[in-house]
Amino acid sequence: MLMEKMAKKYSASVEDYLEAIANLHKSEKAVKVKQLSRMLNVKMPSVTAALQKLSEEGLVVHEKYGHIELTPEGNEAADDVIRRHRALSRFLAQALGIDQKTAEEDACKIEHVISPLALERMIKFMEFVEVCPLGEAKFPQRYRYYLEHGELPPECLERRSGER
Amino acid sequence: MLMEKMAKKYSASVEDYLEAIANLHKSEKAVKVKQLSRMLNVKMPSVTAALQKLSEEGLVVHEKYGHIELTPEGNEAADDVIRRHRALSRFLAQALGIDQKTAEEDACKIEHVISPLALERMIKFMEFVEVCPLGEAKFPQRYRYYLEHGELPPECLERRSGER
DNA sequence: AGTTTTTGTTAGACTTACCTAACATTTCTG
DNA sequence: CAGAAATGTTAGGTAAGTCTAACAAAAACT
Repeated sequence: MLMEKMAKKYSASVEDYLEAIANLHKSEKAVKVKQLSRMLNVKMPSVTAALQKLSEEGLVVHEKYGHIELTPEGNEAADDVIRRHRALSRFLAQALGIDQKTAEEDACKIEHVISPLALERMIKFMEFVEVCPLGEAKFPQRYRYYLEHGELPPECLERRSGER
Repeated sequence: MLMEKMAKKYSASVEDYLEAIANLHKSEKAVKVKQLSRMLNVKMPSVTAALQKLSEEGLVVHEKYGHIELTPEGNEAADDVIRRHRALSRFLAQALGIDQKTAEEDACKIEHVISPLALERMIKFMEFVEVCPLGEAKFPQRYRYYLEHGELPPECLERRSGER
């Protein structure tokens, strides 16, 4: 039986550790317990414990006092979390006009629970909005206007009043 | 100092119990442990334990073997969860075109973690789409077309080819 | 190199929220 | 209304994931 490459399900906590390690791995030469501790807002012993569990599960390579790295499997899982995170944060910021900070915070939580379908649709939504001009003004601009002014942009109002 | 009516933060589990009790309260005459157990996919002893905790916290009224009811505070919290749930599920289904079942499932998870701002924006988004006609076809219809056919609806294509 | 500072680990405890097995109460039914 | 069936509770366990305090190793400084 073919094993579909379906992402296994990890706990939110596990996903957070994997994501943080992957992100640190990109920006820093070596990933440290202390960094993870700060990044995830937990104390160092919690990190040590988590790393032990992740090692046992084959997602992380970590010897006592040594470097922290992801296994191929861990890396794959991390990439998947990061992909979800990015898409969500873009959707919240770009499509819904939420400030970057809040969008990030929401993405951090929602990334652990959103279904593949919902995620795919958010991505499709952004694609669509980007490529379809929808008349003179692009959709998101009109939506922004509505958000800022609390009422419809002029062209929508005109159209409505001329509707009867 | 004025106490703003800011919803206190409860755990996902607590919110699930409150939500379930409130929903059952509407459809059934009396809320039973068994029903909650089935609805939340946990065993009955877990429900009993949860009800005890909720009683102590003043969110639920429940005497041994007796009826289960929400206190005013519990009811307020439940309503807030339900409000989030509804908005989310509507947004996912209506705006993103996700099937009802998946939209429900996602809403059940996301309702516990979404920020007030993101929720508000989803609601605003639906309002906007509903009232602003955006040209000949309404926005969601074009989006649906894109979802179904995998390419832009004709009127978008025409406009693009005539753009140069 | 030796000492101090920083970083990392171990040990042990706590919280939340679940479970099973056994017991208790209600409710149904003959 | 008495026994059977269903429902609810108690007792005791388990798993995640966190914490503090104490100890160990590594790094940094002089």
